[in-house]
Amino acid sequence: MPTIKDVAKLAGVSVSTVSRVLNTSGYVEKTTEERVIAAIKQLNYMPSQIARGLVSKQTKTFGLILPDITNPFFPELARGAEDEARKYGYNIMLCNSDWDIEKEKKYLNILQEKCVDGIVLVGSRLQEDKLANMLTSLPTPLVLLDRTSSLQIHSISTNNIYGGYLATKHLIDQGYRTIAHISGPQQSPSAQQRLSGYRRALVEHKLPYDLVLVMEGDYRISGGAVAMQRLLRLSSVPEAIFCANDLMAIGALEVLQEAGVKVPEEVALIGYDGIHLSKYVYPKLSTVIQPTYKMGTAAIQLILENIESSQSIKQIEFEPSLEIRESSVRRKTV
Amino acid sequence: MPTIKDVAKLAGVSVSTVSRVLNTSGYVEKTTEERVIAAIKQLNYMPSQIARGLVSKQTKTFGLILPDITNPFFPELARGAEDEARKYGYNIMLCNSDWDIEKEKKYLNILQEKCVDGIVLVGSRLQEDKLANMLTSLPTPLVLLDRTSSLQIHSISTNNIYGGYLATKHLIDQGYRTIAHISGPQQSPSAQQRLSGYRRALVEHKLPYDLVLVMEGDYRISGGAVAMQRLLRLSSVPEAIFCANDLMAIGALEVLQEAGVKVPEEVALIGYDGIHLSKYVYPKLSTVIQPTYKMGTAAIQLILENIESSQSIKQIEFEPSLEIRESSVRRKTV
DNA sequence: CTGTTAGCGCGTTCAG
DNA sequence: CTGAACGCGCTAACAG
Repeated sequence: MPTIKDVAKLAGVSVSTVSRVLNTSGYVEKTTEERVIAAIKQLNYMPSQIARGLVSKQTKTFGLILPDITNPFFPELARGAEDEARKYGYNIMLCNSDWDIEKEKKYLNILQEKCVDGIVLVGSRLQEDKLANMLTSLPTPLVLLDRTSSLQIHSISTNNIYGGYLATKHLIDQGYRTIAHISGPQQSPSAQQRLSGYRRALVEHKLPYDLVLVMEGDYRISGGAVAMQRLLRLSSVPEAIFCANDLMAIGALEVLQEAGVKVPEEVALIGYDGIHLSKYVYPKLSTVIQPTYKMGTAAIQLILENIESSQSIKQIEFEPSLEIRESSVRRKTV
Repeated sequence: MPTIKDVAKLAGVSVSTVSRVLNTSGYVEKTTEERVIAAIKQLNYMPSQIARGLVSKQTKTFGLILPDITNPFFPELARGAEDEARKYGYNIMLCNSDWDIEKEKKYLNILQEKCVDGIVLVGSRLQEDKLANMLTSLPTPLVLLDRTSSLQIHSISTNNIYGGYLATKHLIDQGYRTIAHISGPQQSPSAQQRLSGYRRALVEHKLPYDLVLVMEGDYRISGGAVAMQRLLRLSSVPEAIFCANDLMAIGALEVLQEAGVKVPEEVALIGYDGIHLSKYVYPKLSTVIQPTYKMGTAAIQLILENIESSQSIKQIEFEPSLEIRESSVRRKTV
């Protein structure tokens, strides 16, 4: 790799002159500029961003920590972040934390060592003391994504309580009365919030909130399947089920199909997230859609705002929306 | 952010001593070491990898350029790469190229400027002259992933010809005789290869290779849908269809369902890639599985090998395998 | 065992 | 308009 020195030598000028044409800062005579440019081309020179970073104090890269890019909910988020970052000349370092708080800490450190200009964190259990300390005292701009926090941290999220409410109310409106919930892992704030939305809808409609009908899942297909199996073993199987995410709904759907239970004729189902996948299962899954891509871009925007001037804490919340498809729509039993 | 100087000052030693304890190189007296460590802790100091990189000539990060992380085929690949990279202390810079050759070039340049230690490229049209030149003359270690090339470049791929052959032969074995193919974009080598496998199977079984039955798609759901619509308009609809990837198969499936054509009773379908999604559509999609995760890890291994000693060109090819599920299995018409 | 010096590739004064 | 000199944070000789 040629350096700025090589270019200077070849062009017969000093390094500072090369630097000037590179950054179009200061005056450079046209002819010498051309010589420099020619030299750059000839050597196929590219300025080292890391050397630049050392002096400019910025690496033009952001870190993105998320649980698992393999989970269909996250690529959309990542893509939003990358697209937005690129608009401003930034790149994204991708980190998979596997919902493991230790890995999150590890990555938080690594990213700082790598001097990223900002970190977007889709964290797992934010309330943990040690992590909370790290987060609030981080020298690098940080925004929480798809999470909220009582801590003084920037965040982008959608209203999970309302989303849970929407899903459940839809089921109620369809005429279902015994409505179960397959929840996310209860350490997860989003899981708690969706559950609480579920509860609110029931209470508001004077339906009993029955803990027997609430099964804790893990936000994964397998967890949804297990929860569904337990639900099927209940003395009276619920008429409808609100799953705290689409993946679990898909797991539940599989179990129902294998058990010969027709959806939505015998059991209605609604998911959450609006992952692409949900549109292509059978029957098409009704779901609560989050503006995933937009959340990704918003997170980057927030970081960017914070880089140019340290803003006061912003916690932006988007609204989810109901997408009614087939799995939750009452129709006559075939 | 505190620097090594701050630590040195606080500990009352020189920066080189701090450096020594940081890298456990050279001898340091125990008591001074302890002082240094104490200072590090107190300041919460973390060495700047970018300053280190400037001298060590390595950034401990790899670039990963792929078409679109939002496409379900790629996260698995990315995850494999990240996991493997992390084992050796590397991070991954994620770049989405949207199958756009200009963006690929752009990223190739950016990644070089960022001084990544290696680049994994899931490229689109490798034969293009300008890109070919870049690729072969890249100063940074490069490996092609999920692609092969006649160029002298390292690559990891699976045997697409064989995969296409497997899929088609399976359909033939099931007793189908008019077998259509929804291909990938024909600039893409993998698309060409799968098509050629399709052809080989037909020829080998003395079935006609009929160009009318080959529709070019774009590897996306929408492309599969469009191609399927055209296939349906044919005077005689084919008995079975081999789709060059799962996404297009899903698009085709949708169209068939909307048209009231039963799968597999009236038309059999097989996809390619083995994305998770394919298991959860209805009917479950038969497909040709690629060892996606493994390909991701293998790519990083190849890069790593090349960093420590410039190896001769390796082009590693994995074998695909057939996963027969429901969409392609002959059964009586209901 | 430890401090001093030099230099990685670059941007930025400051003279000239 | 241009070059020399300095420093970013760190590692690597080289003395002591």
